[in-house]
Amino acid sequence: MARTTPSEPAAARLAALAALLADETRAAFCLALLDGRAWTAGELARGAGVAPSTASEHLGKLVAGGLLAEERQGRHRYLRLAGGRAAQLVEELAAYAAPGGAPPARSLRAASTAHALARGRTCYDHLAGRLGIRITEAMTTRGLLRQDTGFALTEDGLAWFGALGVPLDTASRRPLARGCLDWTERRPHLAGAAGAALCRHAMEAGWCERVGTGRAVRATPEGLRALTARLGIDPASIDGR
Amino acid sequence: MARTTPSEPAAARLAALAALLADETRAAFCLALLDGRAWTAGELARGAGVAPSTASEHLGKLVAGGLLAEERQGRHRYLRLAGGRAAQLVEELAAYAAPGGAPPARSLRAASTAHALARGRTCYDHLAGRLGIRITEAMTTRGLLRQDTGFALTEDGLAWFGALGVPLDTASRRPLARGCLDWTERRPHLAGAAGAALCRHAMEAGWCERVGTGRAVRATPEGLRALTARLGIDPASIDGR
DNA sequence: GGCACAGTTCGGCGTCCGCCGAAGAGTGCC
DNA sequence: GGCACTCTTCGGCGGACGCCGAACTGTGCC
Repeated sequence: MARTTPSEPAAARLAALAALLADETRAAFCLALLDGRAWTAGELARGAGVAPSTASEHLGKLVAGGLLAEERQGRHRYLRLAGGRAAQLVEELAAYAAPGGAPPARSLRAASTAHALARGRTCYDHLAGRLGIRITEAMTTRGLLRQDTGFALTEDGLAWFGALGVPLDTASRRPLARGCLDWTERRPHLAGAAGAALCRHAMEAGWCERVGTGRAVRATPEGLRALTARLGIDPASIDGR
Repeated sequence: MARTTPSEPAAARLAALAALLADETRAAFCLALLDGRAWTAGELARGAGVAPSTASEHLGKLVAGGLLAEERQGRHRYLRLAGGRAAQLVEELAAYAAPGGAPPARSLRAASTAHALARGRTCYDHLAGRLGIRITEAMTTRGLLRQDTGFALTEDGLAWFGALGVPLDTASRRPLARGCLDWTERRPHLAGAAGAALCRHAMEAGWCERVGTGRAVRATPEGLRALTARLGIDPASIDGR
C-alpha cells in the first residue's frame, strides 16, 4: 500500500534536519554556539575533542543544512547559529532531552561550571538560569509581563523598557515576548525581542559580565543594585543558593 | 584538551533525542501522529510502507525515547504523541524543515490531499491551515488576541470563550495561548490550551469535520455561519481559494 | 621568500543501524 | 479447540556514516 502522502517529502526533510543534531559531536557544537557568539572551527573542534578534519566535515553539514551560518575572515572560519529560529530549535530539543532529575556532575570542575551555568547564562541572545528566571518572575509580579493568558508584555512593560532607554519595535515580525523553557529551572524565562534587548542592555550597562569563556554570566554589584531598584529583586535570590 | 564540560552528557542526550527523528520512517510516524489521534502499529507501518517488524522496532525506540506513548488494547498497540510538548517539538522541527517555496505535489492525488491540508487540518490538538489562520487573524483584529507584544488572550478574549460556553483554566501550567508556526501559511496560528479548547468545541459543535482518514479538516456550513457570526470571518476566505 | 598555522580533502577503517523474512507469542472470534 | 490476526523477536545482509591521519590549500606574519 502507498504511503499516506505518496513519496512523502516532509518526512525526508524532517529526518534530514534531525539527522544534523543526531550526532553527538554536532550536537555539542550547537550547544556550544547557544551562547550566541561566533566560534572558530578550531575552537569547536578542541571543545568537542575531535580532530580538526572531523570538525570541518561536521560544520560543513550543519551550514549546508541551514542550522549554522559561517563567516570567513582570513584563515579563520567563524561559526554561529543561523538565527533566532535555529537557536530556539536547539534550545527546545535540549530542554526536552534534559533529564528530569538533577544532572550527575561527576568531577569537581564539572560541578563548578554547572553551578555557574545554573546561576546565570546566556541562552542565544537572552538571559537564562536563576538570573533570567528571577527577572522574569519579578516582571510578572510587577505587572510588566503576563504569563496567565499566554506570554506577552503589558502596556506597563512597554513603558518600563522605555524608561530604561531601550526602544522596542512592536511592528517587527519577531514576537516581542516569548517563553523559553529554562533547562535548569524548568520554568520559562523571557525570550523574544524584549528578552534580547534586555540582555544586550544588561551587558552594555555593566549589569552582567561573562564568566570565563563559556555561556556563564554573573550579575555585577551595580547590576544587582539596578535589578533591586528597578524590579525589586533580592540579590541573595540570585547569587546565593 | 578537554571538552568544555567534561564528558558532556547534554550533547549525548540531545543527539539521542534527535536521532529518534533522524530516520525517515520514524519521522513519517511522528508526522502522521501529529493529528493528535492514536494509530495502531499496523496502520503506521502500512502508511509508511515498511514491514510490520520494521515498524515495531521503530515504535519501540520512539516510546523508549519518550516521544510517543503507547496503549495496548487486546492485540492492538495504539500509539500517540507523548504529549503537547512532544507535538510542539515535532511541529517546530517540521516547520523549520519545510521548504521556503511551495511543495512540488507530483501526483494528482498528492495535489488534492495537499490542497485539503492547506485549507484546514488539525495540528495535534488545535486547528491549522487556512482555517486556523483565519480564526487567529479574526481574533486578533477583534481584540481577543494580542500578537504585538507576544501571544496572549486579552480580557475580551477570555470573555469570548466564556460566551461560547468553553471554560478556560487560567491557573494551569500550560499556557493558554501560544503561537504555532503554520507550515502552509508561514504565520503563527493559535495553539496552547485555548487553541485546544477551541478545536474541541468546533468538533463537538459540528463546526468542522474530518475529511478522510488523515489530518484534513473542513468547516461545515453551520461552522461557517458560526465563524461569520462570532468572528466576522468571510466564508469564501477559507473555502474558496 | 619562508615559516607557522587554520582549515579542507581524501582514503580507509570500523561500527552502527535500518531493512527484511521467518518464526514465535499473545489475543480475539467462531 | 482451532483459526485468523496483530505484533514482536531474531538472524543476517547491506549501506551509511563518523572517525582518523596524511597530504594539500590558503592566509598571515616575519
